[in-house]
Amino acid sequence: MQSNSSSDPLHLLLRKLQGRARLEQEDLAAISALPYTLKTLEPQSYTAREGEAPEVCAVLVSGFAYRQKLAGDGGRQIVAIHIPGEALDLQNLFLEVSDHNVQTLTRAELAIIPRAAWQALVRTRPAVAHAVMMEILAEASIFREWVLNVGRRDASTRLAHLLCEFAVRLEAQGLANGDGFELPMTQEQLGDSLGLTPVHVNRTIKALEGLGFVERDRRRIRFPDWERMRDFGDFTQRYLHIRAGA
Amino acid sequence: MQSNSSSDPLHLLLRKLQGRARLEQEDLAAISALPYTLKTLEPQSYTAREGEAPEVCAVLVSGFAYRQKLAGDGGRQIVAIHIPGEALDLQNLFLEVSDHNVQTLTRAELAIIPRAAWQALVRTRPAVAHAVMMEILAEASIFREWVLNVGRRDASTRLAHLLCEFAVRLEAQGLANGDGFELPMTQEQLGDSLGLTPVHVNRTIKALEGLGFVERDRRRIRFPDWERMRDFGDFTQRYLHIRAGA
DNA sequence: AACATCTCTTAACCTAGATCATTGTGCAGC
DNA sequence: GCTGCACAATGATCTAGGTTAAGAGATGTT
Repeated sequence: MQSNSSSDPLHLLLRKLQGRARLEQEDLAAISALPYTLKTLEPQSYTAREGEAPEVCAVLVSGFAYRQKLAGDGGRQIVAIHIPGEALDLQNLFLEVSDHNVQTLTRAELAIIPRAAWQALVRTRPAVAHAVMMEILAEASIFREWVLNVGRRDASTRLAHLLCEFAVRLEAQGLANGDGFELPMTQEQLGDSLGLTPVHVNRTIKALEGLGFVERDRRRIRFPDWERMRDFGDFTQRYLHIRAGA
Repeated sequence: MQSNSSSDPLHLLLRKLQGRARLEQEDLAAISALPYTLKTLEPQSYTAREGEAPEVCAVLVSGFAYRQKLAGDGGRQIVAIHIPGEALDLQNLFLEVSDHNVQTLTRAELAIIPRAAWQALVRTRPAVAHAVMMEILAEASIFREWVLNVGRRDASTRLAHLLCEFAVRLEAQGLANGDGFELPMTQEQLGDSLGLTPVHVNRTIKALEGLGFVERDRRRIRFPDWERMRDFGDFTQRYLHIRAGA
């Protein structure tokens, strides 16, 4: 149906799931054969809304997205950030009503896959089901780390940790070359991810710069010394459950 | 193998999974037939440790437990609290290395079930697999809400929210009668769940009392007016994904 | 080129919650 | 009926981060 080359929109999804479980040729072919329609969305477009029944299951082909919940007083908390190759609605694949909102962070291309196709796939290919399960569990692990990050780390450690996580995930997906990356978020969005005000995010990121942990050019981020940065950010990648081989 | 009466240690697990998916007689029988050994643990016993490979999958028969992660500076964050009938290691059923610690909160009885038995069960009974998947996704949803709670709500709302969640979950499991419940945590543990100091938990809970949202007797908690409490705590139970019928 | 709109930056000030220290209280063990 | 100990309660003080406000760059638009 679609080619399996790296220009295949589902290429990054394949890569990601291969990192989660050993998949046979047939498994890979079955994933590649998922029917989809490509769609380009502007920044801040919603792909799922709290309270609504999720209808589709989208995979992020390019661009970035995030999950978000609102508090009663209007406060917004970003609970996850997604990079290309990640499925945006595994959480919603089985649940009947969405408990949070999903929005694009940048302009983004989505491969829209019918829920039924996903469900049939995991029913017929146990190895794919296993990989999907692993992916869901790894996401849950990231949520736990975020609870810790927001609950128990001070602002600068917290921000450093987030930057480390983002860098490592990008690199695991082959989207960063080790020499910095583009951070696709405003300082306000960073604040909403960290439980901080945009003002304090600004102060904090400048402090990280001042200490030499981070170099910035516009939204491009570089870590002059990864080891020091990682230690400062209290970051260990175990919770990402990225397989050594991947 | 074991009886299916309410004295069956797995009774509450059955109840929980039935709330997650429609299960046939055979499914229920297969769950009841899971081989297990009962074990009683003292408070603060570990059932899983970060960095170790989870070997068993335990179900909480009686008593309470929690999941916990440590920050580099020694800070502890409780990321989940478990009540009887909940499986403690679904998160670890497939992942190879645990990313957090699981400890009993009170003296607790566990049904220790071999991982292999669980895995065989979900492989052979799709409806059970579905229920387990729902349970995992519902837990992930609770993690997201906790990120919001810790990141964006002030101390009193945050504590009120936690108390509401606990009350609703107990009631859904048939463990509270609507007239209060025993909170099995010290104020220090509450603080570790909320990202607060024990001192401030004390002040905050007294404030909730003063405002008439909460009545306390030792560790017993009662809400004189549930609707007001719920509103004050910015609590909506959607994220718990408890089925209306259950 | 001028304008509008987002972001980012910075400064002054304030408050929620942390920290530190002490006292009170229930309960288990002897 | 003491003694010890974990937990709870409070007061005094401090600080990380919030709030408010105002300018400075960017970037895009007509």
